[in-house]
Amino acid sequence: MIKAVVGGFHIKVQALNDELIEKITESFQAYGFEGTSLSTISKATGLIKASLYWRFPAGKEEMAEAALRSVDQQFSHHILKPIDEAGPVATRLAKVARRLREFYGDGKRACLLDTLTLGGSPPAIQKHARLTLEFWVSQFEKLGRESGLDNATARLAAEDAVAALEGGLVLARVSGDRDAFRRAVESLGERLTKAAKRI
Amino acid sequence: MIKAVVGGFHIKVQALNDELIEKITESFQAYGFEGTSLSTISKATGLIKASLYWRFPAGKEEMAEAALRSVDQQFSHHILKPIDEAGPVATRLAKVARRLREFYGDGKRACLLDTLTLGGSPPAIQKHARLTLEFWVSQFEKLGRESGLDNATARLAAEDAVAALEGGLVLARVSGDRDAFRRAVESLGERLTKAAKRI
DNA sequence: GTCTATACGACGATAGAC
DNA sequence: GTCTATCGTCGTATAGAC
Repeated sequence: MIKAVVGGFHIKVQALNDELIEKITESFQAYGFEGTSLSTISKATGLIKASLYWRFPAGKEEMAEAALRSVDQQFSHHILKPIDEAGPVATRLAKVARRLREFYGDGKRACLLDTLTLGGSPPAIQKHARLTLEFWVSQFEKLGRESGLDNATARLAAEDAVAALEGGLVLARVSGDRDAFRRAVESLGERLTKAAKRI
Repeated sequence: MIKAVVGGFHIKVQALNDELIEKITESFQAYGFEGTSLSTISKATGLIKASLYWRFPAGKEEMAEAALRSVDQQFSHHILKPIDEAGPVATRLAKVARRLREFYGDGKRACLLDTLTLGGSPPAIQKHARLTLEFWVSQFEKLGRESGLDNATARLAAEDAVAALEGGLVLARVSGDRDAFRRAVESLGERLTKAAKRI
């Protein structure tokens, strides 16, 4: 817990930092980089613009970076974590699928990789998104190889699986019907495991 | 060709209207609705803002509508047209695939359904995008049924195919590697025809 | 750390000359 | 139909009180 002394008072800060970044992430997921204004974030977080600049001196770009970093953390330490754990492939895959569904609010929330990579986003953000995508694909790839796919096939299967999820999210957003995303999640095993390729 | 008489001069107009709308479409594909400013369009078209307002009195929203209408036309009268023509399913499917690849610049260009449906786009635009998507899916669905899929399966296959394309475009944009989109195009037949489902 | 207040450029949009 | 010029609003960003 970080504190600051101002006019003789100790003001508690931080602590709710995770909530703050969660709200910022939601804003960028919904509106993209250009579509998210500081007043958007201000309303979402309850902090006035000047307060946001105190926490993120570099402004909006730093806030978007923070959102991406936060998502990176969630993917590596929670959502995709089961891939690096012990147990049957099918079990771990089911865990990952469930967590992906939760993270994307069952298809209600968009993916930052999509919304933060339109033209107009700072190059550094686009580069970060590219690395995040690469990590995601490589983790799926690992799962594919474990289930018996050869290296090349595992890579293609992993990209296909991520594309299915991204496409499912786009369809869910455009059509308002989240089933497209749900099916993409349910098809994960089919796309990533050798069993499916043999049918 | 529409003309206007101004100060004794006849000024040629229109004629290049298609080019104008093409430039506007490219802007919205690249930057989305909020990310596309009138100066963006001004630079892309060579027309000053006031001139754009003469052609689109309702402003940016009307320009986005025009872009969507233009894409609707291209899809129904060209890209997806082979679906309603005569000949073997495989032949028509190959034509559609080729035209999709061309339209999306081999994966370099994003889809308006994606870029125009982020939060911040006017509700009318989002509604239009939804109808455009529905038309696209229903045409793919028709092809699926023709190749022997039952109604329910054809619908799911059609949504899966469109999702694969949208996801492929997202991956291509984020990673900079257009192969993800190319594979989505090449997998169209596999996703839409009964033959593939039997393997 | 959060606030009020403000600078200043970019934005969408109009009026009016030619 | 296209231009110059301009309006009011909203954008990002800072300064400084508490």
